[in-house]
Amino acid sequence: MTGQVRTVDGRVAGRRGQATRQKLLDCLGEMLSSSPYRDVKVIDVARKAGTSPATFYQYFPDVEGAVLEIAEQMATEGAQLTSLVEGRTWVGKSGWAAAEELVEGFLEFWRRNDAILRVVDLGAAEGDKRFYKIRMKILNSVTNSLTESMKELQAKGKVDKDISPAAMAGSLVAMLAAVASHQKGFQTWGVKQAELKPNLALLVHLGITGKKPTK
Amino acid sequence: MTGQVRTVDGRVAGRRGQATRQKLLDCLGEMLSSSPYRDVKVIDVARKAGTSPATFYQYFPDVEGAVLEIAEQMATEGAQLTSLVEGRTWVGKSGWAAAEELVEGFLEFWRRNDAILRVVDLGAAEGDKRFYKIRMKILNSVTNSLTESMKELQAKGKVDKDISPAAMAGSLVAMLAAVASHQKGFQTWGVKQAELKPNLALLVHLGITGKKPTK
DNA sequence: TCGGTAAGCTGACGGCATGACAGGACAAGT
DNA sequence: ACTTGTCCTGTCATGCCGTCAGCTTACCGA
Repeated sequence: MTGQVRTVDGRVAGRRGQATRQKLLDCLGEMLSSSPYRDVKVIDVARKAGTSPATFYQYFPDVEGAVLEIAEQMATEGAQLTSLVEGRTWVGKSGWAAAEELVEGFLEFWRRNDAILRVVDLGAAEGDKRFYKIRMKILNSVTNSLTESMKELQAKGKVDKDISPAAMAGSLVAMLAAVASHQKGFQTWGVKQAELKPNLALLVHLGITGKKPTK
Repeated sequence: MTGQVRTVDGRVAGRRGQATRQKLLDCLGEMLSSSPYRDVKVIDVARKAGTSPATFYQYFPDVEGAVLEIAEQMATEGAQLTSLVEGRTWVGKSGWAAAEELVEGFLEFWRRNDAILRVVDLGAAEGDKRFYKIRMKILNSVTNSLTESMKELQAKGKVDKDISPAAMAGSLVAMLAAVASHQKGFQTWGVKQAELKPNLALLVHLGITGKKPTK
């Protein structure tokens, strides 16, 4: 799909070039963690990477372009989130376990990539299709799996027919994403991680099966 | 609380001053709706308001400062969201109606203020306490009411004791906020508003009462 | 070993936004 | 008309943006 990495002016990047490019991406990632998105300047990223702004513009059209690149990499990793749902059963004790592990895995992924995910979220909310697509790519891996699980349950008559699996799955995943990006916020407030997770798991279980879990 | 509106250099603003100040805020609000946060420049806001950048800096330290001002105004309005929960009963048919109206009202508020809320969300996620406080101010009005409702239900033995009302209410509100800010996203995808809302209401009802609603 | 060629990097530059200031325009009271 | 305090803007130094020409470095075939 990607074919070859190319510079803005069309040259193909060699070993050294790819290294600098990656270094710029890494530094940008760090900057995003430590300072507000609005204040991240090309010159700072370049300085941090021990190179010049001109070099940055050789590989990326602008900051946004570079962020998209990082996000793309992350989205590829994120596809493995599917494993949190696929092949799971949602009945009995293992159903509760599935919910718990889904919450745990999701929050963990978000925590690890919070800086970039913030920006992706913003871009998507602003209506930028490229960011929206990336967000979808990540969330879809979970949403689709969940939707499938729910359809199966519906087919077996275990879940009301008038529920839209897609809407329900989408809402649940959106909730997980939202709580994840404001984890620190919850802490600063009264709510502790320890009591947050089980409640999320409960909501997930309730949403998918319509029933209280048997713990 | 606010006392008097003051310029950056300490003067008190008179009638005319307050008017230009407000005009700048309005224009900034419009700009935020039409272009990415990162690209909103002081000079554009000033031009749009028919004034000069210097005037802008007389009233606000920077773009962020002005955004905070708008957000503060919005948060004050937003406090009335409490009415969506307070004095509601969560049993029987009126319980379902309460859930539906909460969802409806919340989404509507978010849709009306999406541009600023995006930025507030970003600021909060980046750890800026000022933005976080504003976000709290809005969400708390709903969260606290919900928490109270749940505590009452718990006291009556209608809800499991091992649930943390605060965590549950917080999660539900976070979900509403998240879905609201990606409403367009859901639409672009397959999910329609019409099927989204009932599902959200269902989740809210399930979360608060632990039971399926009687419609 | 030695060019030749393409990749890789940077200094320098015009352009624009930022943020500060001092001074001019304006409204209101005397 | 004159004074006073509010309000706005022209101007300027500073710093980042984004581009280009040109220099250095690595690779490769003869």
